[in-house]
Amino acid sequence: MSRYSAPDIEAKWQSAWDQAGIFRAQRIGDKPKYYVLEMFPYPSGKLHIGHVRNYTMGDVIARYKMATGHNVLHPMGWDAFGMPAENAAMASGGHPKDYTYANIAVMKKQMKPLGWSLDWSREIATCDPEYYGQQQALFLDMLAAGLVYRKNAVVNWDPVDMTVLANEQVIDGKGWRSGADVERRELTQWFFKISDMSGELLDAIDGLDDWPAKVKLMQANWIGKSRGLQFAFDRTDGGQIEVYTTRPDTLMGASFVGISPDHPIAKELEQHRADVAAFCADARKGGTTEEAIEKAEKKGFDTGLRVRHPFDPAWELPVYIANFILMDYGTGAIFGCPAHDQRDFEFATKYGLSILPVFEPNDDPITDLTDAFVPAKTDTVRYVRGFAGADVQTGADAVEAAIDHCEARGIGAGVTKYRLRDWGLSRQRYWGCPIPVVHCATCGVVPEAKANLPIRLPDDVTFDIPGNPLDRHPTWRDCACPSCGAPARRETDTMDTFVDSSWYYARFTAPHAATPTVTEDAAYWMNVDQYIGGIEHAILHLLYSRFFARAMQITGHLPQSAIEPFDALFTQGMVTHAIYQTRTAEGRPVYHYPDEVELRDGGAYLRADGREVEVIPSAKMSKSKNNVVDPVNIVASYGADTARWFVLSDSPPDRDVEWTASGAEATSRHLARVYRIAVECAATPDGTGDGDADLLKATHKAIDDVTKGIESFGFNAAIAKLYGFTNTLQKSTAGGTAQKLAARTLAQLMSPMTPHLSEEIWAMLGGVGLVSVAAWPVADPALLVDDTVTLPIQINGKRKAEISVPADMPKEEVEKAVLAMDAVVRALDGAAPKKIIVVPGRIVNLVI
RNA sequence: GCCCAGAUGGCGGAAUGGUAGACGCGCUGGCUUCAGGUGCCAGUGGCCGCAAGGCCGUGGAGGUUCGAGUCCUCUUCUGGGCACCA
Repeated sequence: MSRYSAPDIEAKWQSAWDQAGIFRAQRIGDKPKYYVLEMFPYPSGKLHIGHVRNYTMGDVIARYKMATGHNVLHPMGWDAFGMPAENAAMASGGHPKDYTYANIAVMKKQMKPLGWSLDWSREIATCDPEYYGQQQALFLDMLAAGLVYRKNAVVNWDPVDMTVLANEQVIDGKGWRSGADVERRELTQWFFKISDMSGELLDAIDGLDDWPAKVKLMQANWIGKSRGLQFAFDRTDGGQIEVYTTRPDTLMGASFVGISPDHPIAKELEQHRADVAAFCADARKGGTTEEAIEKAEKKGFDTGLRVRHPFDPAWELPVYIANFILMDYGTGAIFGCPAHDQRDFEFATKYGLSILPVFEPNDDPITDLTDAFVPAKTDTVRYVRGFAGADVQTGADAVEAAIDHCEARGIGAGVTKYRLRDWGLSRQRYWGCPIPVVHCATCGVVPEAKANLPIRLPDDVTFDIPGNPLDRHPTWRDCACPSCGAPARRETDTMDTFVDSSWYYARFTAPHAATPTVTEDAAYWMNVDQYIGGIEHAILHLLYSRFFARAMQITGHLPQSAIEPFDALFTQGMVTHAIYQTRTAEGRPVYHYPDEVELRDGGAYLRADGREVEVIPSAKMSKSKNNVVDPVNIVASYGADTARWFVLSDSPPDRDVEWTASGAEATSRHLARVYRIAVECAATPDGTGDGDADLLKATHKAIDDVTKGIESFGFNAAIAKLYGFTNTLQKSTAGGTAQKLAARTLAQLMSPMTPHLSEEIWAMLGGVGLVSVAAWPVADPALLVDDTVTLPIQINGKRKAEISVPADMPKEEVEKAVLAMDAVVRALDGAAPKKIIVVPGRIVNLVI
């Protein structure tokens, strides 16, 4: 074969790999193990270019590790439960199960031609009873270990459709289908006690040396450790209001107490006061997201209740119900210090509350807090001298001093709190893992017996009306109480799909076992050595997985050593694309795939009927917005190696990229050129040419550059070096022996990115066996150093000339040589330089 | 609103505090070709200049340094996350 033909080459080598079974991971041999995992996909039914980017990156690592002598585990599966399948069922009348498995089949068919080194024998789908049954077993063990409990929590409630909405289904505070104003409503739900591990999850971040700093920072902020004072205000009508504050040093500036609309006091008032009930109902409008709550207009309601300031019983503060106070954080009640908090300031201004400065700027610092907390003489300014601008007590010191002071006076206690809330896992939906518990009239909530697992989802369900089909199924709920045997009812809530993805990495080590994990397999393969996925998972998925690894260790499903499941993490950037939108007659948005849209005359139009579409700026490729680009066209037109090389070559892996396919053809031409060069090298007679010293050096430089590039996830930079090496090889006249060696090395260095082409070239040039398993080349350090270096010469920091000198020339001689240069003599104009800076091998700078 | 990132030619981007724009795309010119494509060669940040060369230049404003795309402060815009999208 004399021309590059991707389809022939790729099919041939894929079947060669299959026959050799080189991607089948087995727990044998004495090679060090290496577990590389990319975040598994939701089976949307359409492989998109973001998937290709993600899995190709992982494949480069997996193949590189295989070549460097590791026993590699590189599995693939499906995060297969979730809302889209139910939405599809509601829209088109099919069944979520059929929809999901059909999508899996399609995507798998799209994935196979890309030549990823996946061990398909370990394929799992979270919607398979074989998987979710084991998840139910895990849940029961966690329940027994006290890691799961029930409590009330708020959900988005659509009062028209009478159903719970996901945050995604709340658009501008309204239900996506009904358009009704969404309300926050409480339901009894199941929770994982992740907050019990707040401190540990925070502290252990320090040990995650191979995680991106930004992810660790985001997680730390999310867990949100704070130090503050918890104390009670006495109500003038008896009783107390418990408050937590991180700013006890501003206590003297308090002008009101605020409580959440969900606070027990608010709820009690609501029972018999119509005005309170009306305010609380209004405050509960809108979605449950923190963003919606924080951005909502700040509203308060004076309950008429009054509390006494802890330092001065005569000083009374009003109690407001405020819509921005979260019941989930602290005690659900705060004191407001408008002089030192922006939100409190706005609130106080709106409701005409006093603003009392606590700090007197530019005053002498004082350290005696007993004095400091004595109210000042005037009624209008009760300040504490000295905190602001003080050298001795600022920030955390001031807070700690204030806590000490309050404790000494018997007012509350210093406490450490975390922002992290327990993880609510209940979902009022069908297409998820059933929560394996039973509600019995006599025994209460009873765990299902393990022998009855898996609790399977029923197939005979309908989606013609909103709500959870499990709730209205005629018989599925009916069961016998595992404890007393009496008729009982199943829990109809299913689990959050985050549960499914919180332990799949462990399941991959023994994907078809009759227990969640197998000790020997987990001990051998865990931890994941390299985890790769989108930055959008920086907080939730990764934190939940860290929690689950701990929970699985507590329940005996993972070894102690796997307490942190992911040794190294790489967060790839997202592939973004413009969103094309039209609207229905009712005004609901309809999203169109980019390939349905034609761009012309500065506008965008539907190919089908020519209607103009609205172009919404780029966002991450997402099934729900249809702004996904299908890579199969590139694979079909140019082959897998082109697609792989193309997605890796143009942008740094951790950066977001706006997708464009322009350049794919040029990539294909480059690969054809590499092939042609290899053919020419194969045909070049041995022993001709000008010798091989330069080519050999270039070869070893390429080995060094590409190796470093792969190890540091600098795939685009590694590819740039490969272009350079290819150009060098193409121009080389070193002779057949040297050129063949260089071309074979080029094939090897390219093999993690373009494995099919590399195999072909490797075989053509007499490589032994498969290049995929050939030992990775090692650069000879002696060939990496240059004898002479070119130093730029700056005058006052501006480059004026350059000089070529031996690499080991002493500083003084470099100086002498530089000062003798015409350009330097001219610039100095007879004067002596004030300073000469010589950085060996780098630069010379003259200050004149 | 809060937390985290990012911003460099026409485009994607490169650059341990040390020659900004490697490498690629695109474009321009040339050779090859009946022609198109392919292939090969050369050029390609802006401004001034015949040239040699000079000046400017990494979102914006300051600062540290012999030297800043890189470090610090402030700021603008874009992207991600905000606990029921996955």
